[in-house]
Amino acid sequence: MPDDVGVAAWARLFRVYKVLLDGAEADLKSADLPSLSWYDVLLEVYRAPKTGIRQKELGEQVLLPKYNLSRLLDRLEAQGLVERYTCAEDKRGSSVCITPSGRAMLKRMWKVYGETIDQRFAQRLTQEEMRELLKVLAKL
Amino acid sequence: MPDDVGVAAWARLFRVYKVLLDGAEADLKSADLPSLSWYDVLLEVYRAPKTGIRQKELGEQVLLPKYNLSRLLDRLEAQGLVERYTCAEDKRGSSVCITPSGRAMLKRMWKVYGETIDQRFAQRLTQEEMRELLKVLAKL
DNA sequence: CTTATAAAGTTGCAATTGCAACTAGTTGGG
DNA sequence: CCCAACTAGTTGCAATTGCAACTTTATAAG
Repeated sequence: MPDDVGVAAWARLFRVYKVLLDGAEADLKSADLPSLSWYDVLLEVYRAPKTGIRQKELGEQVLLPKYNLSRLLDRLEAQGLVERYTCAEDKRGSSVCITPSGRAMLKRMWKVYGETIDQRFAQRLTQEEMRELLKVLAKL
Repeated sequence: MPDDVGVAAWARLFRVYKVLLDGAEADLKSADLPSLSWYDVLLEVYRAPKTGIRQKELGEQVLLPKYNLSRLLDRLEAQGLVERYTCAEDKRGSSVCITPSGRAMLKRMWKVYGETIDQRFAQRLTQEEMRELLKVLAKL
């Protein structure tokens, strides 16, 4: 069983995360933009080669269960932000590509999201602290 | 706009959180126990004075919006884990108290949840690192 | 080659979340 | 005292999530 420091650190991690997430979602919403999960997926698809990225891999990157990702992609596709192609090598699966308006959306969201990260997070820590945080979190 | 270290630290925080949360939820589920939000609420109600805690305050503690908490309490109450009393001083609101089976549930959940925290988190960090984490997160 | 098993995605349905509107009770001026 | 503005909590409805079952294709064993 964890000691008090362990529990406190765990609890604070969860609490800080929630506050930051809620803040980020609120910032996006008040700019009439979609939620963070859209951003995560779009970013990962954007980073993929032009030939696209398999849903499987995408799901692992963004830590979404497949059924969840499947429907999120339905919504993204319905908005014309991504496209799905049936995969040539494996006809079971599909490759996802970002569209020009997907890229545009990513950019618009970053304007707000980047600002959020800066204000609510980066500005409050020193370089030293951020490095420390990175290092500690890397062990988990 | 945040620099690369800032973005990396933010991203890692989010990723680590997700992994830990998914792990904790999975551990609870595989022990046939309810989810973490139940635990959070039960714990907060448990800590309250015997006269109970107002929903308003409870919602602030656990960072849940009121409509969400309202229904979560419906479920907890339906399972007999908490009770709601209409508040004497303010007839609009209610005071929430934990029941004996609520306490029992809390205990059963802690057996699993504490183990999760220990294994997935505390064991992987030194005391020094946990203190460092606490300190850095405190600034956010 | 043929069949059994596993993998990639999708989908129906139930549970949970989010939003907005609502009820009921409180509070602060006039 | 009385009314407008506010607060606590609930609820209807839409969107999202989770689970389990299903379809289609790939892979491996015989």
